[in-house]
Parts: sequence; C-alpha cells; structure tokens
Amino acid sequence: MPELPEVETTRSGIEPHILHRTISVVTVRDPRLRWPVPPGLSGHLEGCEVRSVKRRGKYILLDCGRGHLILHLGMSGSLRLVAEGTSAAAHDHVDIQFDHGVVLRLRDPRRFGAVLWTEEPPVQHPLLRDLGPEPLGGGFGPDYLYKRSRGRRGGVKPFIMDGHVVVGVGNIYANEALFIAGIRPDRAAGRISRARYAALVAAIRDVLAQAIEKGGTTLRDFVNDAGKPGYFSQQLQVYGRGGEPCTRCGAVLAETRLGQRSTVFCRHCQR
DNA sequence: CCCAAGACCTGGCGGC
DNA sequence: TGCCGCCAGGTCTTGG
Repeated sequence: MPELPEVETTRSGIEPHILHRTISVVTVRDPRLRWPVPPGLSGHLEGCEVRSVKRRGKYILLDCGRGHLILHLGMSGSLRLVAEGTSAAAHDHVDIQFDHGVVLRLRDPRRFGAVLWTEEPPVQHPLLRDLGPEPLGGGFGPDYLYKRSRGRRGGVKPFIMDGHVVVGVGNIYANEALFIAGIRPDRAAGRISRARYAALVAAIRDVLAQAIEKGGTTLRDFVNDAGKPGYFSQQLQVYGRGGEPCTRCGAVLAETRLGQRSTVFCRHCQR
C-alpha cells in the first residue's frame, strides 16, 4: 500500500476535485475487497454532497452528510480522477461519479483495500476506534513512545509499525526512520531510552513530512491523481538497499526479516 | 496483555 | 519461452 505520505498525497490530490460536489452514480464492478463493499453503497452515496475529505492514519474519509465513506488502499490500491466515460481497466473495482463529469476510480489489484460505509462518526468505527495518534500531530512524542514501550520485549520496528501504537508508519519509513535515529530494528522496544525515542520520533516525523512534501514515494503500484508516479524513492537510505553500501559508513547493509517484513539496517551505524 | 504467525489476493521477477 | 517459488507498500485475526 501506499504508505501514509502516499495516502495523504492522494487525499490532498482528490480533495479540490470532489469537495462540495455531488455524487451522481456509484458503480461497483467487484465488491470482493478486504471486506465486501456494502450492497447498499450506491443508495447511500447517490445524491450526496461531499462535505469534507479527511484522513485518519491510512484511511481516507469522505463526509457525505448522511454518513461517511471509509476508504483504505491496502497494499496495492490507488485512487485516480478520470473523466466520465473513461473505460475501466482491470482491477478498477469501484467508480464514484460526480455530477460535474468527474469520476473517482478505485483500482486495487490485490484487493486488500476497503470501501466501507458508516452512519456514525467515522472515528468510532471499530477499525478506527483504537488507532494510535497521528505521527505528525500532538499526542505523539518521546514520552508517549517511551511509556507505551515499557515492558515490551518485541523489536522496536514491529512496535512502531503497530497502528495501535502510532498510525502511518509503514515498512519503508520504519526502516528509514530507524536508520536515521541509529537504532537497530530488532532492539527490544522496552529497552530503549527516552532520549533515543526522542531521536526516533524526530526521525519518523522528518521522514514522513519530507515524503509528503515530495508527493509520496512510489515503488510499484502507486500513481497519484494526475497519473504520474512519484519520485521520492531514490532518496531512500536503506529500504530496498540490502547488500549495498551504507550511505553513512560504507558497510554492507544487512537484510533480514522482522515480523515477516523485509528489514534493512546497518550493523555499524544502528545500535 | 503481548507476541508471532496466518490469512487475505494478484502480479512481477529471477532462476532453472 | 514456460513454469515455479518467492517477494511486494497493510493489518485484521487467531492461537499460544
């Protein structure tokens, strides 16, 4: 999936095109996403004006007045804006057409994404209710991570990738942030000092904010709303560089698996 | 509660 | 060229 910067880039990219616009037709070509697309989705959405386009973690939230649309892009999902009448390609599962001739189109080859409807405030939805703080917002900081980590014996990388601890830190940026902070990904989360968590928090914020600023990293599937790939991946220091030299010390970067996720780090620079 | 592993999918790549 | 195993940006669910 898109990581948080890609989701935010998507959100900010679609917002000006659909905010205060009215949904005219909803087409579900394949409802088999992570959870089935609700059968009544068209009825809920058609005739609604989009009142806001927000994000919580990696969920994109459309306020439709009588309810909220919750979107998640999974591993391979993307949202694009196309002109009404543009033919759908493979994996274009859901279209949300607006009355000004624009279609918001969800493509998701692996179908790990989600399209859900809720009539409650979306943050009360079971999937969002227990999420940790936003990494770029208040409520996330060295003290918070330090306290949350006490007693935890698992590696710090799986710890910061747990959305119930902090949202939006995916595999790419977890690797990058730990490199920048000089912390080994497999170090027990509960045995890291407050000072080192301060460095980690700064690194997480830095790497995410920079990626958002650059419009999101692209590795494979992500395409922004203009249909052009992002270009941030060449700036990655460790992710995808196992076996290559560390940009700081030149040592060969180690590659291993942690929590079943590919993990790259420098044995010399990260302790 | 914490943690590791399994589950859900398709497509692209390297190796034989 | 074809087939096969492995890998991929997430995260919910299950079992110990």
